[in-house]
Amino acid sequence: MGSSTEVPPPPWRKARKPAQIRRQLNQDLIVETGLRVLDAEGLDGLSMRRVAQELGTGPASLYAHVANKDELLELIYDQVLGEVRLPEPDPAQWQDQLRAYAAEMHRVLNSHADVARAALAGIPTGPNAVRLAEFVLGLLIEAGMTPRQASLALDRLTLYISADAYEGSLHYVKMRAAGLTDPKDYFPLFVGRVSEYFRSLPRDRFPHITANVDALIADGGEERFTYGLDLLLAGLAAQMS
Amino acid sequence: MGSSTEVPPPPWRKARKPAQIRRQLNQDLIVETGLRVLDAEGLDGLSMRRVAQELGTGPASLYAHVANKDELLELIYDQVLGEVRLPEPDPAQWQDQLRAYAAEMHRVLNSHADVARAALAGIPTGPNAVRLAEFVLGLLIEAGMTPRQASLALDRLTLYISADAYEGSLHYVKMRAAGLTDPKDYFPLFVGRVSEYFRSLPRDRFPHITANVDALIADGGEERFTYGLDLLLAGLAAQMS
DNA sequence: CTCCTTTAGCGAACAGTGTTCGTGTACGAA
DNA sequence: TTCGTACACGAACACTGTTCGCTAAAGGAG
Repeated sequence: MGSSTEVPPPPWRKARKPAQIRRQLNQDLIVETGLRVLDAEGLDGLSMRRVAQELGTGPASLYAHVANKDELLELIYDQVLGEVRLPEPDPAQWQDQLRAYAAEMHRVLNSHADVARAALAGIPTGPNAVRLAEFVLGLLIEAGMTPRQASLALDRLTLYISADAYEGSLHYVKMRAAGLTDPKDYFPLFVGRVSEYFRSLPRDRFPHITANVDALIADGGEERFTYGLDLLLAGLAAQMS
Repeated sequence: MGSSTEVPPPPWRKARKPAQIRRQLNQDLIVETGLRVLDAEGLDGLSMRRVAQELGTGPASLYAHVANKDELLELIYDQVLGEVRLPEPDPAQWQDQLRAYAAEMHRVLNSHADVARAALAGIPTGPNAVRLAEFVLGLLIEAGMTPRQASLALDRLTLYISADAYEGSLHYVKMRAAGLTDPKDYFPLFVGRVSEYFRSLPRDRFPHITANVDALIADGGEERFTYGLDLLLAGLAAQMS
């Protein structure tokens, strides 16, 4: 690529920096860049060095604006939560709104690679996290739940949504590791492996598994998520009556 | 300490190794040692070097018996699942047995530091994992569920138990990071921090959170787990009728 | 306009990590 | 006793998050 040695600058000129592209770093920019790296290369590809490189600097520069990687992850996660759109709360239709909220949050988490891993990695307390908590808590209390019930319901629902998104992100990681980018290519490959393994088990010791392989692999991620969500909602509805 | 320099061995004797403590490594021993390290120092303290050191060797030696760290983690996790005791299945009492199964698995996962993180880190397919799956699947199918329903229920229940144990393990990690070993010391400290944060929020924008701080922090891990489990079971029971 | 204080940026290094390569040694078979 | 081979392992590689000081720029004071 061109000449291999650089011409040294004249010593009387004090080797000015590339340009005035300095004094640019701030926390928002770092978080934004981090989210972009995460979307492009996954959570495993998100390192302080990688983010710094994207900003044309070294990793040490980030620590002036962010305490450590965990804090950066929390900030990125809260930024993602900012994409969750909430309707006007209508306690008369709390079941539908709760279902819609879960679907919306699930959608947002799944739309950002494996950010869901950060969701479970800590107890989120960012501004957007409390915004969502206030919405759910208010909806359920106004619908007639006791504050204690509403708190528990919020806690369990959040755990369920995050956990499911996290589980989905694992497949995302494995798919990426296999060099694929389209879930459509990866899914049958994975299902094939698992069903083959189930079928290879001894029939006498695992009669139910071997006899119901098709049922075990029948449903994909979306159906599984909805099924569990419906279980939780049915349990809540039973408590309300 | 003693003399700081070692007397070199005579060159005509080819420097025999310490003793006949060789040709000892095998997969079971590595898994067993790994589990011991995990229990003693947590999942973050579990490194290939640490396990090798415990066995008096170098990290490279492990790779003859274990493909990589992920495989070692899967093996350790399945070893832990081996501690789960199952009763004779009685489909007439499927609800009680399912609840007892969940409690037992939850207990085992919580009794091994933060092994739950490994539970969610991959789709477990070890011998003990399929043993548990066969039990739950058989119980629910014999109780009258369709194979598809039973598969979905197994999947969601497993996810819920693992996720809750994982969430609990996070507190374990934070407690360890704070230098404490007894949850009794850590819990009020954590609860205090969170409730203080909730109380500091502006009342006009977060009326429900600020008005119900006590309810939000009222229940501990065990109550939360049981509450969510009951929700799932109620949902399943509603489907059966 | 000049000098000085403050502070953000950043190069280099540290102590770790998982994993691989090539060497050599100790065992079981001949 | 000798040989061949499979296993153990020291050393190294390419990473990671994080910290320490030095450099140099920005902003205020005189």
